[in-house]
Amino acid sequence: MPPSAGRVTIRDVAAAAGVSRGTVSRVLNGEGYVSDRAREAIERAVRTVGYVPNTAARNLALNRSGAVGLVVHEPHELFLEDPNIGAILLGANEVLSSADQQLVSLVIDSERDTERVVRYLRGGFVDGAVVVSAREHDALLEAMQRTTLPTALVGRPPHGVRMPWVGIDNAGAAAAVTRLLVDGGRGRVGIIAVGLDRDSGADRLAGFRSALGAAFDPALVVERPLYEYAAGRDAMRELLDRAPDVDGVFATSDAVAAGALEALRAAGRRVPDDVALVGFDDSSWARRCRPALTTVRQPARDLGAAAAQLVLDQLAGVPAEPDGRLLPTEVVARDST
Amino acid sequence: MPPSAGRVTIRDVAAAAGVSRGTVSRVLNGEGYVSDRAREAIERAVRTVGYVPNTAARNLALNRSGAVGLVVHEPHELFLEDPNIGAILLGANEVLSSADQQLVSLVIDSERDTERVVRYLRGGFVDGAVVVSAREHDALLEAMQRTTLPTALVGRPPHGVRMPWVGIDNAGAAAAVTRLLVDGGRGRVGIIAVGLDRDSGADRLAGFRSALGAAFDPALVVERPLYEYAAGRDAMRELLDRAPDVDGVFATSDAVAAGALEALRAAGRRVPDDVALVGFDDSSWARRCRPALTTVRQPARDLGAAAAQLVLDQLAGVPAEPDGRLLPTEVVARDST
DNA sequence: GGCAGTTCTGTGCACGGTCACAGGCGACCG
DNA sequence: CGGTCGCCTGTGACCGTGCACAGAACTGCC
Repeated sequence: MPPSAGRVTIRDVAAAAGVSRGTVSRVLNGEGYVSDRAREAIERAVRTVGYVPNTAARNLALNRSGAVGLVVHEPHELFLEDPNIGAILLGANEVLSSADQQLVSLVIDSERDTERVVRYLRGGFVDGAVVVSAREHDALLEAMQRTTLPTALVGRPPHGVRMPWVGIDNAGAAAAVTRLLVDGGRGRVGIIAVGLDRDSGADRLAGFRSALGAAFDPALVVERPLYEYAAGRDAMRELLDRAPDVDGVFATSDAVAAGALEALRAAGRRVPDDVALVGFDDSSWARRCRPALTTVRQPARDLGAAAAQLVLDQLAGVPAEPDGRLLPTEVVARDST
Repeated sequence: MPPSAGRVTIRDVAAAAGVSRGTVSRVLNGEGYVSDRAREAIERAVRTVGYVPNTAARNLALNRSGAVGLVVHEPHELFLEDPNIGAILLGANEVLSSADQQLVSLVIDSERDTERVVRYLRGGFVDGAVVVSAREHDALLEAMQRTTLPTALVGRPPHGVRMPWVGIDNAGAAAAVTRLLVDGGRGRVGIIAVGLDRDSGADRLAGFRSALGAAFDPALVVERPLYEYAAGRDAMRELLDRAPDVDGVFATSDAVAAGALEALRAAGRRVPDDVALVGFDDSSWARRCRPALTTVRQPARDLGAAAAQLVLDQLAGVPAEPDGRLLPTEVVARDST
């Protein structure tokens, strides 16, 4: 009865049901050619003896590891702060655990980490991988391409890399919020463009640019490497310096927008009266800022779930469609515009 | 060479080194009685053939699962929002992965989840468990006590439960910040007391109360169930309603304090001029609020690491000390007091 | 009743490690 | 020089499951 003393195995079930191990195995795996009588006896026996399959033994026999890696290429602090990453993780975990797979998260914080993670992924410790926020010329992806490990990306892959992926239409969403600013009567619209080495950053800038058309002014673009509060604050200061007449700002994440809000307040600009501000993500930041942020809702949890499903499909033998899938986003209008 | 075709096993290493499997196993596990010559040959062979141990096989032979559960008894949203939980997770993961154990996170969101998690923990899927934020009369803990699964708690266990744990001196820290308010000349000090069914909530209230002594006024205590921004905002409104003369507030987490700040601002109270405010956690909230929050720094990552270590110790056969260990906290004075 | 075909079941082996045991080998000692 | 002892090594059994194969049981048909 206590789980420590002599584990209940498939043999015990077989004995209790009066059949052989093979038949029990067939029932447990739902394979054909089992008589109803045997099936019922086995199902009853499973309950009475309290059988729980041994994952390690099953994995060994099936020559798999039973785990899927979730690679996050961001510093540890961002891993904690960014609600998108957490939501992607939860979504992926949900899908994977229902397929009897563990999720193991691998955080790449430095170059040394890349090497460690590649070693881990190629070492047979995982059956597949979900890669979040890959960069252009990512050493990780280059290594992954030379491997047969089933992989899926969250976000559009860098140029030249072909992998199954799921993402959002960053350019379209960025264009939509930019038009919102323009249609609201803002004539000097700037952008705090973050993470340009990633699909999200590059595409959001591209969408912004295309929505403005001829009105686009490179002087109103401030770039920063990471989606951080502090980056938003400092970038906004720089933008105010360079263009004091700015009257609309697209901050490419909510955390960045919150930082920008702080800088605007410090500079005595009223939002949205003097400057209209939009964010991206619809994270808790957006709801909590005062004024609450106009932003873009991004289905992060679904992205994680869909990417995990892409990996599971490949494991099941379904050929991976090389093209990506886009999940819908939604502009959420609040008080900052 | 490709990892898919015919995995490299301990036998290949043995053949390459000209020894037997047993000797290779001894070298890999660092056991005694191996000649230097054999050891060197094996280490060289490991590198040349590119050997990577198979976790499933090892776990099967050792009759273990190779995983430790991290049980978080909070809603999913809080799991994403609360940086403490993320930090505990990172700390635990760090320690566990260096001991070759996976971390699998189990979120309890509803009563149904409790049952599922208990089944999982007792089913032999994990070798141990770390339980975060256990409640009084927690069905999970009651089930865990009837099991021999090595377990450690983050936070003091509820009354009547004896388990290894690591936590912080919530009462002492709460008393310290309360005294900070009193010493700053605040005479009407209130508290937004959250999570009273947990050690953190109950002890922080107790510390607050003892620090105030005779000045303690039950009318200045507002209770809420969860450590949420919205709870802080609403509770602060209620407190202002009940006691308009309040001039100091201890919000028992930074997120709650941020919500309180919002309510104070909406009510036209200046912080810290009219009302002094302190939080708890020293999360990013504290640094980002305006004014930046005075708060208590809590070593969340270390708590996770220490709890994981307690589980590993038990797995290694070290008897668990029944008393808990307290990690130090630190009052961080900023602009809100 | 014999036979072919289908449905169902049992058995042995494989997965890749760990561990206990038996025994070889050299050194040391009486 | 033979026996003992400590160091080192190889072998076989085992962990719990899946799978392939062989064969048993049943069915239907001539």
